[in-house]
Amino acid sequence: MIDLGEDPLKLDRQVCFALSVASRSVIAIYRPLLEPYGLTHPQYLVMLALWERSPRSVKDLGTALRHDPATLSPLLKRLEALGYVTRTRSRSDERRLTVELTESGTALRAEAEKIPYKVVETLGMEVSELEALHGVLSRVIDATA
Amino acid sequence: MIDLGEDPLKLDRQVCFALSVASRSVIAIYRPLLEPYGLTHPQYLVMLALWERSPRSVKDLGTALRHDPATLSPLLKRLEALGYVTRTRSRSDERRLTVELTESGTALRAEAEKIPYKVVETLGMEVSELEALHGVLSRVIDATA
DNA sequence: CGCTAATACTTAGCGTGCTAACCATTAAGG
DNA sequence: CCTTAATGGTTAGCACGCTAAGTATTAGCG
Repeated sequence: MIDLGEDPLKLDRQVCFALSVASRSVIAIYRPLLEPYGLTHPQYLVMLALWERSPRSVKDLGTALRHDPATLSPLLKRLEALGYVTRTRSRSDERRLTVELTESGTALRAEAEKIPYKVVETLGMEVSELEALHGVLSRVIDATA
Repeated sequence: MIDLGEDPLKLDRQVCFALSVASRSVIAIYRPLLEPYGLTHPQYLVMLALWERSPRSVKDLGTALRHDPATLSPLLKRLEALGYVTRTRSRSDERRLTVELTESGTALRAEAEKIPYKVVETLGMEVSELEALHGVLSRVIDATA
């Protein structure tokens, strides 16, 4: 049987608590870096996905980002309002929405290149340790998939 | 200078992305376990804090949980509506709000004892690996404090 | 004392993130 | 074909989580 030691409800031992605090804290590092472009962190992640491939459908983005279409739908409208993205129905299948980078959205990539370096610098942790963290997180994600 | 290898904007390499996905995924494990008690995961974390010490002020809870009072204020009202907590102004300092477990809130602890075991079991990861994860997350949290 | 600053909490507004219900379009089976 | 099921998005409703602004109480200082 699993042994969690004594007081398994102690707040400071909860991985779920550490996960949510760490997630919020790291996103907070991005906030001032993204603010000049009018982007939130979830929107930034969508841009990362689109910089890898554009156009993409909502469903495809949802799979890549692990999000419901219900979360992405309004978010994509905001990206469209910002001028980074266009939303058009696919000709071949009218159910599909084609999300495509605009010129402005494509150009933003050059600016964004600096962001990861600034984040790692602000964090002040070794890249090797962050890679190890990424590895364990991937195992958690796989375990919950 | 920091070296992040080629394509530092690749989605699958982003620690921030892995963090938010892992955080959401783990919280999703708690959802069905907390649903019988009407609790959300953030509310559960508040209960953990109160099971360690009750009564506590909003500020004190905010420090422990790394939350603004603005986030806790409505959340505590919902815990009060659920009958797990009372909210009363402190006699000695009328600005302070005294948050205290009710009988029902105290009793809930016995039920909650099972939750961590169920979560670890569902995750299917070694406790040692989760402890390692907790360690790295704590370093991230310290780095952003 | 009396005025100002600090403190503790509340409220409003916005953007997620989730569930559930819904709509339009396409695919599939009889 | 033509009905029915599946698919891809959208909308509504709720609970965070954050910023900014507001209120009430207490502390501090001349």
